[in-house]
Amino acid sequence: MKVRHRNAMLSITGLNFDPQLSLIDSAQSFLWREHEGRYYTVLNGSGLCLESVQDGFVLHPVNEAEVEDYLHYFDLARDYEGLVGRYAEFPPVAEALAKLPGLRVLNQPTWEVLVTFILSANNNVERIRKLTWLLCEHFGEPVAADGLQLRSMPGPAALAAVPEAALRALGFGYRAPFLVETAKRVRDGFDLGALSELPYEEAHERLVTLSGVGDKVADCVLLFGCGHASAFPVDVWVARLMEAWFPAVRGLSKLKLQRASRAMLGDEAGIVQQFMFHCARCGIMGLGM
DNA sequence: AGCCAGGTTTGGC
DNA sequence: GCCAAACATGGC
Repeated sequence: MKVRHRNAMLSITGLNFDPQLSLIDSAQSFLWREHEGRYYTVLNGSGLCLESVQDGFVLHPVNEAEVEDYLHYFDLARDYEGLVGRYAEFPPVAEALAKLPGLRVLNQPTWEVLVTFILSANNNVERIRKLTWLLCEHFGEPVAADGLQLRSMPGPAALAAVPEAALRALGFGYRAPFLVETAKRVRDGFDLGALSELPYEEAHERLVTLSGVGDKVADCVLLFGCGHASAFPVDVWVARLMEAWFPAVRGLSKLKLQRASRAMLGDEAGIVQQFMFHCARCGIMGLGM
């Protein structure tokens, strides 16, 4: 892999990266959008454009000082090529890994993952994306990116100030009070930054004290927003798939299925979970019924 | 019309 | 600790 930075452009080559899959279709982030073949988002308050090139991608505008942050965001320190080999003892896992060679698990800002996955509860991907967009459109700050007008995700203080009724009127349903209450907790000092430093178990315990955050959403926040690669979110798709492929976990409750899977798949359980999730949801692999 | 979607909360054993 | 029901919304 090769990393070069010049003229506010960060180019990363020598890796397999599928932006449509990683940024949009895999439903780990709901904050990127595609426009005429390029991908746009707001990250840390500034607009960002991503463009695919031959064997990698180019980001702009990027300051020299931000380069390390982006390397982390795209999880570039992890050996994705070697995943298939490391999970060879679990053939269904290795198969899912082999089918999606351009997928990477992003390290997103904790707050953004927390908000979007509170919205994910008992919801579908397209509507999560729509509600996320509404949140930015109505309560975020305008940001220019490569000539496009985008809007940032509102921060904790801004979201805490939104009346629950305003969210209800926009179609957020019963998630409206969860969002506002959690925003107040964060605004008033709940330490999101500590979650990345704490051991998995303790970080998980803290997260589920937030309104609208249960075991599954907590695992999504830990995996996508806190660098806890062992967190193993169990949604309906992953539950079906694990039960189909691993007889040992059949009939377990969601929480026990999560614990058993995490114990079985180890310190990169969450990384491979993302490959399995996308395979199951898009019917790429049969569920072995 | 009824079921489903990257579930959580609440209340009852 | 485990279980059922309620919860908003929109697509099929």
